Amino acid sequence: MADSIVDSLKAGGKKLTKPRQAILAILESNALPVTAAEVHARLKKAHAHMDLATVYRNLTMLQELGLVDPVGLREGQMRYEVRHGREHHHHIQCRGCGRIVDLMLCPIKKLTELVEAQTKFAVEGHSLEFFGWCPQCR
Amino acid sequence: MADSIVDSLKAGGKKLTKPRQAILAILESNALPVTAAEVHARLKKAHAHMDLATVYRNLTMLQELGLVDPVGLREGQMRYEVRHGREHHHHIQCRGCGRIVDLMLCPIKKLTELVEAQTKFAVEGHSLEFFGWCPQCR
DNA sequence: GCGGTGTTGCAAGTGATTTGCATTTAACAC
DNA sequence: GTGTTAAATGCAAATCACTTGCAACACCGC
Repeated sequence: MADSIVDSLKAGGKKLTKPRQAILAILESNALPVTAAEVHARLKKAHAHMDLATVYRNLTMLQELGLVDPVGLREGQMRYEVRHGREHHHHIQCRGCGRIVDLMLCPIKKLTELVEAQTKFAVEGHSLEFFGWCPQCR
Repeated sequence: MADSIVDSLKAGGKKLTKPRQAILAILESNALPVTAAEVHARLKKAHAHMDLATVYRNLTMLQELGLVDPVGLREGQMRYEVRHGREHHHHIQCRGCGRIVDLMLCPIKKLTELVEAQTKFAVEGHSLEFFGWCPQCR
């Protein structure tokens, strides 16, 4: 596991329990954002079964520490992905099969100033997702 | 109610029932995206009480017809707004008070080609939301 | 090894959204 | 108008994602 993650946990007064390590291992092994249920299922497959509530509690906590990013794709459930070692990016999801693909681009940085000028808000984050049809489904 | 809405309903084989008209009236009177529960509450205030399930069924159907757009702000519930007579736009929400403000801008049109080239997907839609702190809360 | 605090498992609880079904109602033809 | 029929509604129950209370447990620093 990445040192930066261990350090952040320690700095946040969090312990490095066995279930937590297993969750982080799953998250780090996944390139794409996963749901709590998916993490839970993959943990079970990896013989690291734990309660679903533990998965949820950890995902929430990791998000608060800024170690994972939430990804909302209007699926009725949240997805999460580790931040460590990954560039800021977005996603596109196929409306046919649900497949998710990373988009290594972000047009937002340039826009923040404009949004702040228009709204007087202090912009702190954004979400951007694309929807469409993948080559197999269209 | 706008003719274009009536026409779309008819074209979709949908009836113009009294509950449905009341829902559309509420939606058209709201500048900002609303939740099903909010629609339900405002209907009650307007002496047009109906079952919450009816509100959900109508919002889903109106979305399928393309008459309303879903807006997901990671609140654990969906919001909806009528499309008729409104320009394509996005939103910013305050992390303090939850206030939502329209953003009459969209950097995505120019990006669609790039996304399609990178992914081979046919892009059909996108969601873009900003989060931050409003003048009162920051 | 001990103590204290953060964690976990389990079971129960929430809150949003959906569904089955019997009853009603708009829409359209006669 | 009246009848016909497909769509829509109300009501109750169900589902699904997620959260919470609490007692037992496991890290971590000393």
